[in-house]
Amino acid sequence: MENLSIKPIVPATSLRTLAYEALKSAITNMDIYGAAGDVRLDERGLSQTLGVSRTPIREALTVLEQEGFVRNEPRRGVFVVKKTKREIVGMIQAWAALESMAARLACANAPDEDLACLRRTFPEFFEGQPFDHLDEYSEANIRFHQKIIKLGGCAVIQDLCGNLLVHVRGIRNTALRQGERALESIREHVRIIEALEARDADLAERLVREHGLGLAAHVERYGDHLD
Amino acid sequence: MENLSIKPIVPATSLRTLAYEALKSAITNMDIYGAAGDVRLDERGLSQTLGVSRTPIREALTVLEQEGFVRNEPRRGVFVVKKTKREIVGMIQAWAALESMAARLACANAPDEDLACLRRTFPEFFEGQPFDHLDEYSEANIRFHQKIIKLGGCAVIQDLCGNLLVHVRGIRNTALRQGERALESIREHVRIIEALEARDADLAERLVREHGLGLAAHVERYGDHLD
DNA sequence: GTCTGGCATCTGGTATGCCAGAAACCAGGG
DNA sequence: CCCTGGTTTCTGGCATACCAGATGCCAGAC
Repeated sequence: MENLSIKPIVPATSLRTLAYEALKSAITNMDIYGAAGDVRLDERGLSQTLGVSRTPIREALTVLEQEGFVRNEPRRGVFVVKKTKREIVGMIQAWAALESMAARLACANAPDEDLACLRRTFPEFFEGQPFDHLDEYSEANIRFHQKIIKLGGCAVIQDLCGNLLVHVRGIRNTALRQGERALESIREHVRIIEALEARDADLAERLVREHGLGLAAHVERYGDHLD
Repeated sequence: MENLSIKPIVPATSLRTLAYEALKSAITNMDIYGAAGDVRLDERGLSQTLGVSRTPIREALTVLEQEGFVRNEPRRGVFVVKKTKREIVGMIQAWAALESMAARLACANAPDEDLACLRRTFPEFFEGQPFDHLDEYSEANIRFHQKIIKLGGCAVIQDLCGNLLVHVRGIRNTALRQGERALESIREHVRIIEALEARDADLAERLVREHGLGLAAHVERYGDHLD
Protein backbone atom coordinates (compact mmCIF):
# COMPACT_ATOMS: atom_id res chain seq x y z
CA MET A 1 0.00 0.00 0.00
CA GLU A 2 2.78 2.34 0.91
CA ASN A 3 4.68 1.96 -2.35
CA LEU A 4 1.72 2.65 -4.61
CA SER A 5 2.79 6.30 -4.63
CA ILE A 6 -0.66 7.76 -4.89
CA LYS A 7 -0.59 11.49 -5.18
CA PRO A 8 -3.50 13.82 -4.48
CA ILE A 9 -5.40 14.42 -7.67
CA VAL A 10 -5.61 17.89 -9.09
CA PRO A 11 -8.81 19.69 -8.12
CA ALA A 12 -9.29 20.55 -11.81
CA THR A 13 -8.70 24.28 -11.72
CA SER A 14 -11.93 26.19 -11.68
CA LEU A 15 -13.05 28.11 -14.72
CA ARG A 16 -12.85 31.27 -12.72
CA THR A 17 -9.15 30.72 -12.08
CA LEU A 18 -8.52 29.84 -15.71
CA ALA A 19 -10.33 32.96 -16.85
CA TYR A 20 -8.37 35.00 -14.34
CA GLU A 21 -5.06 33.71 -15.60
CA ALA A 22 -6.00 34.16 -19.23
CA LEU A 23 -7.12 37.74 -18.69
CA LYS A 24 -4.20 38.64 -16.48
CA SER A 25 -1.62 37.42 -18.94
CA ALA A 26 -3.47 39.11 -21.76
CA ILE A 27 -3.46 42.39 -19.89
CA THR A 28 0.13 42.28 -18.70
CA ASN A 29 1.42 41.29 -22.12
CA MET A 30 -0.45 43.88 -24.10
CA ASP A 31 1.04 47.27 -24.76
CA ILE A 32 -1.33 49.41 -22.78
CA TYR A 33 0.30 52.67 -23.67
CA GLY A 34 0.25 52.04 -27.41
CA ALA A 35 -3.52 52.26 -27.65
CA ALA A 36 -4.85 55.78 -27.78
CA GLY A 37 -8.22 55.51 -26.06
CA ASP A 38 -9.31 53.34 -23.19
CA VAL A 39 -9.31 49.61 -23.70
CA ARG A 40 -12.66 48.12 -22.77
CA LEU A 41 -13.25 44.49 -21.91
CA ASP A 42 -16.65 43.23 -22.97
CA GLU A 43 -18.03 40.55 -20.68
CA ARG A 44 -20.12 38.86 -23.33
CA GLY A 45 -17.34 39.04 -25.85
CA LEU A 46 -14.83 37.51 -23.45
CA SER A 47 -17.34 34.88 -22.45
CA GLN A 48 -17.76 33.88 -26.07
CA THR A 49 -14.05 34.01 -26.85
CA LEU A 50 -13.06 31.92 -23.85
CA GLY A 51 -16.02 29.60 -24.27
CA VAL A 52 -17.41 29.96 -20.77
CA SER A 53 -20.34 31.81 -19.36
CA ARG A 54 -20.24 35.32 -18.00
CA THR A 55 -20.19 34.24 -14.37
CA PRO A 56 -16.57 33.07 -14.09
CA ILE A 57 -15.52 35.98 -16.29
CA ARG A 58 -17.13 38.42 -13.92
CA GLU A 59 -15.50 36.81 -10.91
CA ALA A 60 -12.11 36.95 -12.60
CA LEU A 61 -12.68 40.60 -13.46
CA THR A 62 -13.58 41.30 -9.85
CA VAL A 63 -10.24 39.92 -8.72
CA LEU A 64 -8.37 41.86 -11.40
CA GLU A 65 -10.12 45.01 -10.27
CA GLN A 66 -9.01 44.34 -6.70
CA GLU A 67 -5.47 43.96 -7.93
CA GLY A 68 -5.65 47.20 -9.82
CA PHE A 69 -5.41 45.89 -13.35
CA VAL A 70 -8.86 46.96 -14.46
CA ARG A 71 -11.35 49.57 -13.41
CA ASN A 72 -15.08 48.99 -13.37
CA GLU A 73 -17.49 51.75 -14.26
CA PRO A 74 -21.03 50.69 -13.36
CA ARG A 75 -23.26 50.19 -16.38
CA ARG A 76 -20.39 51.33 -18.57
CA GLY A 77 -17.95 48.49 -18.68
CA VAL A 78 -14.59 47.44 -17.35
CA PHE A 79 -11.49 49.11 -18.71
CA VAL A 80 -7.82 48.24 -18.57
CA VAL A 81 -6.15 50.61 -16.15
CA LYS A 82 -3.45 52.84 -17.54
CA LYS A 83 -1.14 53.51 -14.67
CA THR A 84 0.11 57.05 -14.38
CA LYS A 85 3.74 57.91 -13.77
CA ARG A 86 2.81 58.94 -10.28
CA GLU A 87 1.23 55.56 -9.55
CA ILE A 88 4.22 53.69 -10.92
CA VAL A 89 6.53 55.76 -8.75
CA GLY A 90 4.34 55.03 -5.74
CA MET A 91 4.45 51.32 -6.44
CA ILE A 92 8.23 51.37 -6.67
CA GLN A 93 8.43 53.31 -3.42
CA ALA A 94 6.18 50.81 -1.67
CA TRP A 95 8.24 48.03 -3.13
CA ALA A 96 11.46 49.63 -1.90
CA ALA A 97 9.96 49.87 1.56
CA LEU A 98 8.96 46.21 1.63
CA GLU A 99 12.12 44.87 0.07
CA SER A 100 14.36 46.83 2.39
CA MET A 101 12.45 45.43 5.33
CA ALA A 102 12.86 41.97 3.85
CA ALA A 103 16.61 42.57 3.64
CA ARG A 104 16.64 43.57 7.29
CA LEU A 105 14.68 40.49 8.29
CA ALA A 106 16.95 38.33 6.17
CA CYS A 107 19.99 39.62 8.05
CA ALA A 108 18.32 38.73 11.30
CA ASN A 109 16.74 35.41 10.45
CA ALA A 110 17.91 33.82 7.21
CA PRO A 111 20.11 30.73 7.63
CA ASP A 112 23.77 31.07 6.72
CA GLU A 113 23.62 28.79 3.74
CA ASP A 114 20.81 30.79 2.15
CA LEU A 115 22.79 34.00 2.43
CA ALA A 116 25.89 32.31 1.15
CA CYS A 117 24.22 30.95 -1.96
CA LEU A 118 23.27 34.44 -3.17
CA ARG A 119 26.74 34.96 -4.58
CA ARG A 120 26.61 31.62 -6.35
CA THR A 121 23.08 32.14 -7.65
CA PHE A 122 23.90 35.38 -9.42
CA PRO A 123 27.37 34.97 -10.90
CA GLU A 124 26.50 37.49 -13.62
CA PHE A 125 26.79 40.30 -11.11
CA PHE A 126 30.43 39.55 -10.49
CA GLU A 127 31.52 39.17 -14.10
CA GLY A 128 30.80 42.56 -15.58
CA GLN A 129 29.64 43.37 -19.10
CA PRO A 130 26.14 41.95 -19.12
CA PHE A 131 25.23 44.10 -22.09
CA ASP A 132 25.45 41.39 -24.70
CA HIS A 133 22.37 39.72 -23.23
CA LEU A 134 20.38 42.45 -21.56
CA ASP A 135 17.18 40.44 -21.56
CA GLU A 136 18.73 37.64 -19.59
CA TYR A 137 20.21 40.12 -17.21
CA SER A 138 16.85 41.75 -16.81
CA GLU A 139 15.42 38.41 -15.76
CA ALA A 140 18.27 37.83 -13.33
CA ASN A 141 17.61 41.28 -11.97
CA ILE A 142 14.05 40.42 -11.12
CA ARG A 143 15.00 37.05 -9.72
CA PHE A 144 17.54 38.76 -7.51
CA HIS A 145 14.98 41.04 -5.94
CA GLN A 146 12.52 38.22 -5.49
CA LYS A 147 15.24 36.20 -3.83
CA ILE A 148 15.89 38.92 -1.28
CA ILE A 149 12.21 39.22 -0.56
CA LYS A 150 12.03 35.49 -0.08
CA LEU A 151 15.02 35.48 2.26
CA GLY A 152 13.13 37.88 4.49
CA GLY A 153 10.86 34.98 5.32
CA CYS A 154 7.75 37.12 5.66
CA ALA A 155 4.87 35.73 3.64
CA VAL A 156 2.90 38.97 3.78
CA ILE A 157 5.74 40.95 2.29
CA GLN A 158 6.19 38.31 -0.40
CA ASP A 159 2.53 38.53 -1.36
CA LEU A 160 2.43 42.30 -1.49
CA CYS A 161 5.62 42.47 -3.52
CA GLY A 162 4.37 39.80 -5.88
CA ASN A 163 1.43 41.99 -6.80
CA LEU A 164 3.55 45.09 -7.15
CA LEU A 165 6.05 43.25 -9.32
CA VAL A 166 3.57 42.36 -12.03
CA HIS A 167 2.61 45.99 -12.36
CA VAL A 168 6.16 47.27 -12.52
CA ARG A 169 7.92 44.48 -14.40
CA GLY A 170 7.76 46.18 -17.76
CA ILE A 171 8.97 49.50 -16.42
CA ARG A 172 11.97 47.98 -14.74
CA ASN A 173 13.12 46.44 -17.98
CA THR A 174 12.87 49.62 -20.01
CA ALA A 175 14.54 51.63 -17.27
CA LEU A 176 17.56 49.34 -17.44
CA ARG A 177 18.10 50.32 -21.03
CA GLN A 178 18.28 54.00 -20.31
CA GLY A 179 21.71 55.44 -19.63
CA GLU A 180 24.16 53.69 -17.39
CA ARG A 181 21.54 52.26 -15.08
CA ALA A 182 22.42 48.66 -15.79
CA LEU A 183 26.01 49.05 -14.68
CA GLU A 184 25.09 51.05 -11.60
CA SER A 185 22.42 48.54 -10.82
CA ILE A 186 24.86 45.66 -10.86
CA ARG A 187 27.31 47.44 -8.62
CA GLU A 188 24.52 48.09 -6.14
CA HIS A 189 23.46 44.47 -6.26
CA VAL A 190 26.96 43.38 -5.39
CA ARG A 191 27.08 45.70 -2.42
CA ILE A 192 23.69 44.44 -1.26
CA ILE A 193 24.92 40.86 -1.39
CA GLU A 194 27.99 41.81 0.60
CA ALA A 195 25.91 43.52 3.24
CA LEU A 196 23.63 40.51 3.54
CA GLU A 197 26.58 38.16 3.85
CA ALA A 198 27.94 40.35 6.62
CA ARG A 199 24.47 40.33 8.25
CA ASP A 200 24.66 44.11 8.46
CA ALA A 201 20.94 44.79 8.72
CA ASP A 202 21.14 48.57 8.74
CA LEU A 203 23.42 48.66 5.73
CA ALA A 204 21.51 46.05 3.76
CA GLU A 205 18.25 47.84 4.42
CA ARG A 206 19.70 51.17 3.40
CA LEU A 207 21.27 49.84 0.21
CA VAL A 208 18.10 48.09 -0.88
CA ARG A 209 16.04 51.15 -0.11
CA GLU A 210 18.36 53.47 -1.99
CA HIS A 211 18.48 51.07 -4.89
CA GLY A 212 14.70 51.04 -5.09
CA LEU A 213 14.28 54.74 -4.55
CA GLY A 214 16.87 55.32 -7.23
CA LEU A 215 14.67 53.50 -9.69
CA ALA A 216 11.70 55.54 -8.47
CA ALA A 217 13.59 58.77 -9.02
CA HIS A 218 14.66 57.58 -12.45
CA VAL A 219 11.08 56.90 -13.44
CA GLU A 220 10.07 60.22 -11.96
CA ARG A 221 12.56 61.97 -14.24
CA TYR A 222 12.34 59.99 -17.43
CA GLY A 223 8.95 58.30 -17.27
CA ASP A 224 6.89 60.99 -18.91
CA HIS A 225 5.93 58.62 -21.70
CA LEU A 226 3.67 56.87 -19.19
CA ASP A 227 1.19 59.72 -18.92
CA MET B 1 -27.43 78.20 -14.22
CA GLU B 2 -24.17 78.50 -12.36
CA ASN B 3 -25.74 79.08 -8.99
CA LEU B 4 -28.09 76.13 -9.10
CA SER B 5 -25.36 74.11 -7.38
CA ILE B 6 -26.22 70.79 -8.94
CA LYS B 7 -24.11 68.02 -7.58
CA PRO B 8 -23.57 64.62 -9.20
CA ILE B 9 -26.16 62.18 -7.94
CA VAL B 10 -25.10 59.12 -6.02
CA PRO B 11 -24.77 56.04 -8.20
CA ALA B 12 -26.87 54.10 -5.66
CA THR B 13 -24.31 51.71 -4.26
CA SER B 14 -24.51 48.28 -5.85
CA LEU B 15 -25.78 45.32 -3.91
CA ARG B 16 -22.41 43.74 -4.25
CA THR B 17 -20.77 46.63 -2.42
CA LEU B 18 -23.43 46.61 0.25
CA ALA B 19 -23.01 42.89 0.76
CA TYR B 20 -19.26 43.37 0.90
CA GLU B 21 -19.49 46.00 3.58
CA ALA B 22 -22.00 44.02 5.61
CA LEU B 23 -19.90 40.89 5.54
CA LYS B 24 -16.65 42.70 6.20
CA SER B 25 -17.93 44.50 9.23
CA ALA B 26 -19.54 41.29 10.47
CA ILE B 27 -16.23 39.47 10.14
CA THR B 28 -14.03 42.13 11.65
CA ASN B 29 -16.38 42.67 14.58
CA MET B 30 -16.85 39.04 15.48
CA ASP B 31 -14.56 37.32 17.91
CA ILE B 32 -12.86 34.90 15.59
CA TYR B 33 -10.75 33.31 18.24
CA GLY B 34 -13.63 32.62 20.60
CA ALA B 35 -15.22 30.04 18.35
CA ALA B 36 -13.63 26.62 18.58
CA GLY B 37 -14.05 25.22 15.09
CA ASP B 38 -14.00 26.93 11.75
CA VAL B 39 -16.68 29.46 11.01
CA ARG B 40 -18.39 28.72 7.73
CA LEU B 41 -20.35 31.22 5.69
CA ASP B 42 -23.24 29.71 3.80
CA GLU B 43 -23.99 31.47 0.53
CA ARG B 44 -27.67 30.63 0.52
CA GLY B 45 -28.05 31.49 4.16
CA LEU B 46 -26.37 34.85 3.71
CA SER B 47 -28.41 35.50 0.61
CA GLN B 48 -31.60 34.91 2.57
CA THR B 49 -30.45 36.89 5.59
CA LEU B 50 -29.38 39.90 3.57
CA GLY B 51 -32.37 39.63 1.24
CA VAL B 52 -30.42 39.55 -2.00
CA SER B 53 -29.58 36.79 -4.40
CA ARG B 54 -26.46 34.67 -4.25
CA THR B 55 -24.69 36.50 -7.05
CA PRO B 56 -23.72 39.70 -5.21
CA ILE B 57 -22.92 37.60 -2.15
CA ARG B 58 -20.51 35.50 -4.18
CA GLU B 59 -18.83 38.55 -5.65
CA ALA B 60 -18.46 40.09 -2.20
CA LEU B 61 -16.96 36.85 -0.92
CA THR B 62 -14.52 36.84 -3.82
CA VAL B 63 -13.25 40.26 -2.80
CA LEU B 64 -13.03 39.26 0.85
CA GLU B 65 -11.04 36.22 -0.15
CA GLN B 66 -8.65 38.43 -2.11
CA GLU B 67 -8.21 40.58 0.98
CA GLY B 68 -7.49 37.56 3.12
CA PHE B 69 -10.56 37.63 5.34
CA VAL B 70 -12.04 34.37 4.14
CA ARG B 71 -10.73 31.23 2.53
CA ASN B 72 -12.64 29.36 -0.12
CA GLU B 73 -12.51 25.57 -0.29
CA PRO B 74 -14.07 24.38 -3.55
CA ARG B 75 -17.29 22.48 -3.06
CA ARG B 76 -16.80 22.79 0.67
CA GLY B 77 -17.64 26.32 1.53
CA VAL B 78 -16.04 29.59 2.50
CA PHE B 79 -14.59 29.93 5.97
CA VAL B 80 -13.52 32.90 8.05
CA VAL B 81 -9.74 32.94 8.17
CA LYS B 82 -8.17 32.63 11.57
CA LYS B 83 -4.89 34.43 11.31
CA THR B 84 -1.95 32.78 12.99
CA LYS B 85 0.46 34.61 15.22
CA ARG B 86 3.06 34.33 12.50
CA GLU B 87 0.77 35.97 9.94
CA ILE B 88 -0.10 38.79 12.32
CA VAL B 89 3.57 39.40 12.99
CA GLY B 90 4.22 39.44 9.25
CA MET B 91 1.47 41.98 8.70
CA ILE B 92 2.88 44.23 11.38
CA GLN B 93 6.34 43.95 9.86
CA ALA B 94 5.02 44.85 6.43
CA TRP B 95 3.15 47.71 7.98
CA ALA B 96 6.26 48.94 9.74
CA ALA B 97 8.10 48.86 6.42
CA LEU B 98 5.45 50.88 4.65
CA GLU B 99 4.84 53.37 7.41
CA SER B 100 8.54 54.06 7.88
CA MET B 101 8.83 54.73 4.18
CA ALA B 102 5.84 57.04 4.45
CA ALA B 103 7.59 58.91 7.25
CA ARG B 104 10.67 59.27 5.07
CA LEU B 105 8.60 60.57 2.17
CA ALA B 106 6.75 62.93 4.49
CA CYS B 107 10.05 64.45 5.60
CA ALA B 108 10.96 65.00 1.99
CA ASN B 109 7.67 66.16 0.55
CA ALA B 110 4.99 67.09 3.07
CA PRO B 111 4.23 70.82 3.33
CA ASP B 112 5.32 72.58 6.47
CA GLU B 113 1.83 73.26 7.75
CA ASP B 114 0.90 69.56 7.58
CA LEU B 115 3.91 68.59 9.66
CA ALA B 116 3.27 71.39 12.09
CA CYS B 117 -0.32 70.38 12.72
CA LEU B 118 0.68 66.94 13.95
CA ARG B 119 1.47 68.33 17.37
CA ARG B 120 -1.85 70.10 17.50
CA THR B 121 -3.82 67.12 16.22
CA PHE B 122 -2.62 64.81 18.94
CA PRO B 123 -2.46 66.83 22.15
CA GLU B 124 -3.04 63.66 24.15
CA PHE B 125 0.51 62.58 23.47
CA PHE B 126 1.92 65.59 25.25
CA GLU B 127 -0.28 65.48 28.32
CA GLY B 128 0.58 62.14 29.88
CA GLN B 129 -1.71 59.79 31.78
CA PRO B 130 -4.06 58.60 29.07
CA PHE B 131 -5.02 55.58 31.10
CA ASP B 132 -8.39 56.88 32.25
CA HIS B 133 -9.70 56.59 28.71
CA LEU B 134 -7.68 53.88 27.05
CA ASP B 135 -10.25 53.33 24.32
CA GLU B 136 -10.06 56.92 23.17
CA TYR B 137 -6.31 56.75 23.25
CA SER B 138 -6.39 53.59 21.23
CA GLU B 139 -8.38 55.40 18.58
CA ALA B 140 -5.97 58.34 18.62
CA ASN B 141 -3.18 55.84 18.28
CA ILE B 142 -4.60 54.47 15.06
CA ARG B 143 -5.40 57.91 13.73
CA PHE B 144 -1.80 58.93 14.40
CA HIS B 145 -0.38 56.16 12.30
CA GLN B 146 -2.85 56.76 9.52
CA LYS B 147 -1.91 60.42 9.58
CA ILE B 148 1.76 59.61 9.08
CA ILE B 149 0.92 57.30 6.23
CA LYS B 150 -1.17 60.02 4.67
CA LEU B 151 1.59 62.59 5.05
CA GLY B 152 3.81 60.33 2.96
CA GLY B 153 1.61 61.25 0.03
CA CYS B 154 1.93 57.86 -1.62
CA ALA B 155 -1.46 56.45 -2.56
CA VAL B 156 -0.13 52.93 -3.01
CA ILE B 157 1.28 52.84 0.50
CA GLN B 158 -1.97 54.21 1.85
CA ASP B 159 -3.96 51.49 0.15
CA LEU B 160 -1.73 48.67 1.28
CA CYS B 161 -1.67 49.94 4.85
CA GLY B 162 -5.42 50.37 4.85
CA ASN B 163 -5.85 46.68 4.19
CA LEU B 164 -3.29 45.69 6.76
CA LEU B 165 -4.86 47.93 9.36
CA VAL B 166 -8.22 46.20 9.30
CA HIS B 167 -6.56 42.90 9.97
CA VAL B 168 -4.41 44.16 12.81
CA ARG B 169 -6.70 46.71 14.46
CA GLY B 170 -7.91 44.37 17.17
CA ILE B 171 -4.44 43.15 18.01
CA ARG B 172 -3.08 46.64 18.39
CA ASN B 173 -5.73 47.50 20.93
CA THR B 174 -5.18 44.45 23.10
CA ALA B 175 -1.41 44.88 22.92
CA LEU B 176 -1.76 48.37 24.36
CA ARG B 177 -3.31 46.92 27.45
CA GLN B 178 -0.43 44.61 28.17
CA GLY B 179 2.31 45.91 30.42
CA GLU B 180 3.69 49.37 29.99
CA ARG B 181 3.26 49.46 26.26
CA ALA B 182 0.90 52.42 26.26
CA LEU B 183 3.34 54.73 27.99
CA GLU B 184 6.25 53.60 25.85
CA SER B 185 4.10 53.96 22.82
CA ILE B 186 3.27 57.55 23.61
CA ARG B 187 6.87 58.49 24.22
CA GLU B 188 7.79 57.00 20.86
CA HIS B 189 5.01 58.91 19.15
CA VAL B 190 6.32 62.15 20.56
CA ARG B 191 9.80 61.43 19.28
CA ILE B 192 8.40 60.55 15.87
CA ILE B 193 6.57 63.85 15.71
CA GLU B 194 9.72 65.70 16.67
CA ALA B 195 11.71 63.94 13.97
CA LEU B 196 9.09 64.77 11.37
CA GLU B 197 9.02 68.40 12.42
CA ALA B 198 12.79 68.51 12.07
CA ARG B 199 12.44 66.81 8.65
CA ASP B 200 15.04 64.29 9.75
CA ALA B 201 14.12 61.54 7.30
CA ASP B 202 16.60 58.96 8.54
CA LEU B 203 15.60 59.43 12.15
CA ALA B 204 11.86 59.51 11.47
CA GLU B 205 12.09 56.40 9.39
CA ARG B 206 14.10 54.58 12.01
CA LEU B 207 11.79 55.58 14.86
CA VAL B 208 8.68 54.53 12.99
CA ARG B 209 10.28 51.27 11.99
CA GLU B 210 11.43 50.49 15.51
CA HIS B 211 8.03 51.43 16.87
CA GLY B 212 6.35 49.02 14.50
CA LEU B 213 8.86 46.24 14.94
CA GLY B 214 8.52 46.67 18.69
CA LEU B 215 4.84 45.85 18.38
CA ALA B 216 5.71 42.90 16.17
CA ALA B 217 8.16 41.60 18.76
CA HIS B 218 5.57 42.10 21.47
CA VAL B 219 3.02 40.05 19.57
CA GLU B 220 5.69 37.48 18.87
CA ARG B 221 6.30 37.10 22.59
CA TYR B 222 2.85 37.45 24.06
CA GLY B 223 0.52 36.56 21.21
CA ASP B 224 0.27 32.85 21.75
CA HIS B 225 -3.46 33.12 22.32
CA LEU B 226 -3.81 33.70 18.59
CA ASP B 227 -2.82 30.18 17.59
C1' DG C 1 -26.68 73.01 -40.64
C1' DT C 2 -27.50 72.49 -35.71
C1' DC C 3 -29.82 71.13 -31.88
C1' DT C 4 -33.08 68.26 -29.30
C1' DG C 5 -35.81 64.53 -27.78
C1' DG C 6 -37.26 59.91 -28.35
C1' DC C 7 -36.18 55.18 -29.56
C1' DA C 8 -33.46 51.04 -30.57
C1' DT C 9 -29.78 48.67 -28.79
C1' DC C 10 -26.13 47.35 -26.01
C1' DT C 11 -24.04 46.40 -21.42
C1' DG C 12 -23.51 45.26 -16.87
C1' DG C 13 -26.23 43.99 -12.37
C1' DT C 14 -29.08 40.68 -10.41
C1' DA C 15 -31.94 36.56 -9.86
C1' DT C 16 -32.59 31.87 -10.68
C1' DG C 17 -32.04 27.04 -12.25
C1' DC C 18 -29.27 23.06 -12.92
C1' DC C 19 -25.37 20.04 -12.05
C1' DA C 20 -21.45 17.72 -9.87
C1' DG C 21 -18.87 17.06 -5.77
C1' DA C 22 -18.94 16.47 -0.72
C1' DA C 23 -20.72 15.43 3.67
C1' DA C 24 -24.01 13.14 6.50
C1' DC C 25 -26.72 9.44 7.29
C1' DC C 26 -28.31 4.77 7.25
C1' DA C 27 -28.55 -0.09 6.71
C1' DG C 28 -26.43 -4.44 6.37
C1' DG C 29 -22.59 -7.62 7.14
C1' DG C 30 -18.87 -9.04 9.87
C1' DC D 1 -19.93 -3.02 18.30
C1' DC D 2 -17.38 -1.50 14.21
C1' DC D 3 -16.79 -1.16 9.57
C1' DT D 4 -18.40 -0.56 4.83
C1' DG D 5 -21.12 0.67 0.92
C1' DG D 6 -24.75 3.12 -0.86
C1' DT D 7 -28.01 6.86 -0.80
C1' DT D 8 -29.81 11.21 0.47
C1' DT D 9 -29.12 15.89 1.13
C1' DC D 10 -26.66 19.91 0.93
C1' DT D 11 -23.31 23.27 -1.14
C1' DG D 12 -20.92 25.75 -4.31
C1' DG D 13 -19.69 26.27 -9.60
C1' DC D 14 -21.59 27.53 -13.66
C1' DA D 15 -25.09 28.84 -17.19
C1' DT D 16 -28.83 31.56 -18.37
C1' DA D 17 -32.79 34.86 -18.23
C1' DC D 18 -34.35 39.27 -17.23
C1' DC D 19 -34.03 44.18 -15.95
C1' DA D 20 -32.43 48.93 -15.70
C1' DG D 21 -29.07 52.27 -16.94
C1' DA D 22 -26.14 54.07 -20.73
C1' DT D 23 -25.09 54.96 -25.48
C1' DG D 24 -25.79 56.09 -30.13
C1' DC D 25 -28.67 57.10 -33.88
C1' DC D 26 -32.11 59.50 -36.30
C1' DA D 27 -36.13 62.25 -37.31
C1' DG D 28 -38.10 66.57 -36.62
C1' DA D 29 -37.97 71.51 -35.21
C1' DC D 30 -35.71 75.78 -35.84
